[in-house]
Amino acid sequence: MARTDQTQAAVLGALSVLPMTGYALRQEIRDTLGHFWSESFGQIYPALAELERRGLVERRGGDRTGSSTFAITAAGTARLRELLAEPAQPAPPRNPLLLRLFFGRQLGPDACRALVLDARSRAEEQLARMAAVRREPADDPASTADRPYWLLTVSAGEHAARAQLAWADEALAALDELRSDDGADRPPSSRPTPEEHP
Amino acid sequence: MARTDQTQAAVLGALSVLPMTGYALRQEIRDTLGHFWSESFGQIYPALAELERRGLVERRGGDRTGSSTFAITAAGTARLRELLAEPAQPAPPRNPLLLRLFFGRQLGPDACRALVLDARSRAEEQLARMAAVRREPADDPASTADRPYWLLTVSAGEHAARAQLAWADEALAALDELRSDDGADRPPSSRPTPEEHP
DNA sequence: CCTTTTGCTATCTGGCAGATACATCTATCA
DNA sequence: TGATAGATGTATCTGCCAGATAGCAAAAGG
Repeated sequence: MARTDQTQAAVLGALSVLPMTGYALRQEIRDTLGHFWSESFGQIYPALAELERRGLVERRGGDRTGSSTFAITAAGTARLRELLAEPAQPAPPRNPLLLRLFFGRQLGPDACRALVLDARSRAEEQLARMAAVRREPADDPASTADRPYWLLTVSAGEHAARAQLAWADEALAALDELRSDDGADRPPSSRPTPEEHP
Repeated sequence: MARTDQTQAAVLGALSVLPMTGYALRQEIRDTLGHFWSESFGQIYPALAELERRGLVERRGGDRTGSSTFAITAAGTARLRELLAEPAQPAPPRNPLLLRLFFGRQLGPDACRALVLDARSRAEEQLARMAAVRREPADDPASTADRPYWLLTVSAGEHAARAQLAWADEALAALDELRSDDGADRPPSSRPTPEEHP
């Protein structure tokens, strides 16, 4: 899965749990895989069409406009295992928050503080979401076999969120330090304007 | 910066530290911003052309083939501040490792273990890279003012890597548990084949 | 009966990564 | 000198993908 067919794997995986319409697929992916995966309609519908064409997925219900449910086929399950077995290539990183902080001197400590505080509250929200998922009972007997694996991803989300919180507090302290250093030089309201090199 | 112009911000930011050629830009972004950002040539060159067209960047040296160095202009610095000030929209998550673990029952505990071990070693490498960056002396006097901000991103990388390590160890233990549970039911070499729902 | 809302399907634009191609400039050995 | 290789440097093309947009149908509600 060299950075391609990722959508197909996610769609097949979701359908391996339960047959769904394209719309429900999107809801399910957003709600259940939301903390580590996302898909857009622009990806899901072409993927479903392609999967149907290749016999990996079967369309139930009206094939004309209206709700039609898709179910995974035996060939689809085999294909899913194939896709999951391919090495997990980490996507090239792109963290807009860290980009801003890296060039933070252009913004000044106060604006950076606001950015970090924002990230901090997002991490707290994620931690709360993970706790809510943990509290959900494993009522569906079909999902009990999957649950231990799901909990692995929940745990990953928790570790990441807690790390983000710890980092944010550390960063806030460091930014306060910077701010008071600046304050010794010039009035605190003025934004630092670094020199050019033309 | 609603998920657009991200490349321009990164390019302007890099040029705000030092004038460079497109090639050096790519090297610098890979080496210095590598743990939280990436750019490809296919983005950098069009971005430079567009920035030059808008007068935010200035081409020094031969404008025909060969090395031409780009420097940020005053307007470019202003534009950089503008871009950095826009809210940091987190990109939609896409974690191929967690996708595989979520549907891990299709793979079996052993394959999942291998995936987690791989991620663990990548986290260890990142931790070592961050330690190396910290050891680098702040010899360049022009960069001393930027350094506290850079260290914020290094710290973020360290926290994330350590969290990944802790999670990996926890996950490995959980997967071992799963493996021994399975072993009670069926021979350990057979892959679990979950039921379909056709 | 009309209007709004929600469920659902689909398309289009543009950002972006990765592969590829090619040209120039060293450097090292023949 | 010449040749080969490797680093430097510029550029384009393909295809994945997110997000915006738009068109319907059925239900709800007035």
